[in-house]
Amino acid sequence: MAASINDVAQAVGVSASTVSRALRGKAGVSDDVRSRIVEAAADLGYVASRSASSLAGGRTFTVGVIAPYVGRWFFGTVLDAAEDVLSAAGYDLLLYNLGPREARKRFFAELPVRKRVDALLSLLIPDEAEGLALRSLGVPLATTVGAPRPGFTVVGIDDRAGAQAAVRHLVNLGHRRIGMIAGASGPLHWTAPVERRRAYLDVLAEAGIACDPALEVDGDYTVQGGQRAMTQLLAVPNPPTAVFAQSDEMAMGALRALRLHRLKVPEDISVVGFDDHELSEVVGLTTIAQPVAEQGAEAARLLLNQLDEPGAVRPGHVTMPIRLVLRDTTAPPRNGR
Amino acid sequence: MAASINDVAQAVGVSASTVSRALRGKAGVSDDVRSRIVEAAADLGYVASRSASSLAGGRTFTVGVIAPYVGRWFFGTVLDAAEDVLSAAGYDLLLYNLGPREARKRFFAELPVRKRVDALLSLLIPDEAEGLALRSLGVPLATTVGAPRPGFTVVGIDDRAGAQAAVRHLVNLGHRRIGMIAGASGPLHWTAPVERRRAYLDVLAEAGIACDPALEVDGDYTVQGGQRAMTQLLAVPNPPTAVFAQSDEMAMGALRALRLHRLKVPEDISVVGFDDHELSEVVGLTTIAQPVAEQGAEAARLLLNQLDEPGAVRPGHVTMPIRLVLRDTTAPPRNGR
DNA sequence: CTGTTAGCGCATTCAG
DNA sequence: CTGAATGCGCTAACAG
Repeated sequence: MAASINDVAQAVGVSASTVSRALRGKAGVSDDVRSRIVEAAADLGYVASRSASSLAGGRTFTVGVIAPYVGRWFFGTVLDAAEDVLSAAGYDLLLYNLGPREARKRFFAELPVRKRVDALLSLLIPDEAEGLALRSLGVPLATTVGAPRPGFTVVGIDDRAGAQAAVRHLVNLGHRRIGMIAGASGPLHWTAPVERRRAYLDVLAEAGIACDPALEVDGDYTVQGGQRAMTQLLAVPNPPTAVFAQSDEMAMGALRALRLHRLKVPEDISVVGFDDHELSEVVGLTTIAQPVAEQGAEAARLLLNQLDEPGAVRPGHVTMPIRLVLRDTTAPPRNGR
Repeated sequence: MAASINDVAQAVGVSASTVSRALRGKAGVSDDVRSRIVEAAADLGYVASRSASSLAGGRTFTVGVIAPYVGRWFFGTVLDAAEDVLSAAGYDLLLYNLGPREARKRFFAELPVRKRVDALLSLLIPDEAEGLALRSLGVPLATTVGAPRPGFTVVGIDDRAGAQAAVRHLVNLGHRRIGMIAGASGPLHWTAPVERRRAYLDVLAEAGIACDPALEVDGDYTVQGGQRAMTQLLAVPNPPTAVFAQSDEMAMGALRALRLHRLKVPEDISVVGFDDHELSEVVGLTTIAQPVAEQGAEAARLLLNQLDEPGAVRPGHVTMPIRLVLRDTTAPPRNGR
């Protein structure tokens, strides 16, 4: 059997409470006794049982993270960074993968994190009801995809500004016929697709370009979806000379579709993405870069702050910088059309 | 305060043990009482505290997963699939990100999972000492990257066969000068780099091609590393006409390097990768496909089996199928040389 | 079928 | 500075 606190106490000849205090660095233990305890604990390979200390102390030292599709670069990277911060602070990370519709429903129906976490980081935007459910947990809440929900600390970017930069870049190159591959705006209650679309429309308007609903196609935030969307755009009577994809993954799908159609990028058509996916450099994709790992790390840090000073820290909102990264997929339209 | 088991018991007018039995689906509770308990629990929003039940029951209902770099597609995808299986079975997933060297050291030094998990899934290969440390936990162990360590259930692929297929493909196309971008074999104690290298050498030998150490370059399993490696290969006096990259990420880096050097793929040089990364199709990369998500799911399932029938199930070894996927990055050498 | 009795292993009072 | 007592919320025998 694994050693318990009493084994250590017995070995050193002190009481369990003293061992508890000593090992947690609490004041009120003489240096001599403390060091003997630390040594004995190491000898016996003792670690406090999380279950027992949680039960007794009322804290789980665990942070829950709910994310859709960890396999996607964006979420995986955020998760990765958050884990580093949390584990360095002695917190465990409990992962809930809420990609499949059904998993998500089950999660909010049963709320398995109840009594299991001290704080929660959501990498997806809860809708009203879900946000309410999470708030009922009574723990600090944060999210990294930028929906300003009450009670949540949010770490995000200015989606509107990013999308504006992307579309303006195309306009400045001389494009007048600009398509958009959008992210599904329905199920995830995400603000990004909405904001990015609005930016697209704003920039077109400000450039005096009439928008054409046929040039807006949904790409579902996936490579496959992007490819389908691009194919659809090419079938439009008067196809676009440039396309703004709301994510790099969709942009890559678009590039694939263009290759299959034997169209050259950027000569025949320009493409700009969003995210600066790790592989975007490889394919030379012009895109809007956002600090992905930093968002995860920062969200985790803010959560830890709230844990340290309960009540003192108000849920805040931090906006991370973005920037246009020029690479090889954008150029002026063929004949200045 | 959140409702406790006694609140439910009191509400229904039964004892706490009956509530416990009823809610966990144990036999020995009348249908009538059970349904009243279920209803009351729902009313009160009661969920059992994990800490308390773990402490009392001796099981944590949690599986630990240790992984390097969750942000990488391969690991993220495995993790994703494993989580689905585990959460469907009522288990939580505790994630430990052991990418940074220092995090890894700390993990094995302190072994924070002690008393915290019922089983452990390792997405990295522990070396001897680490394997021993993990075995000392006394819980079912599994790994998905194929190192046959004693005490571990391993789910993997036949790396040798996969690499052989890749290199043979190049040989069959007529290439005689074949380079390899290898994965770092040092720190991670991975068998994949070793096996894949061996396959490379075997196939060259069987084709009567003398191997040239200058054609073996390390790519560190990253895009950047692959790019550097390719650049290095191009600087060799008599550069290769084809390259086998031990991962798709490195292959993509190689493609980038080739593009920068204005070399055409596959006309000037052929490239074959390994993994079938989600974006390989986008860049048209010829590669060896392996079922990534399935490996995570299967490993999780095997762990659950061992949890269900303690002792009965021996750690096993399952090998998943691989296949060569022909796309656009391989062709015969320019002048049949 | 149900209630009673004991802990699970620790953190936290309160004394000393 | 240290020890003894108490309880965190639940599960697992054991009775009945």
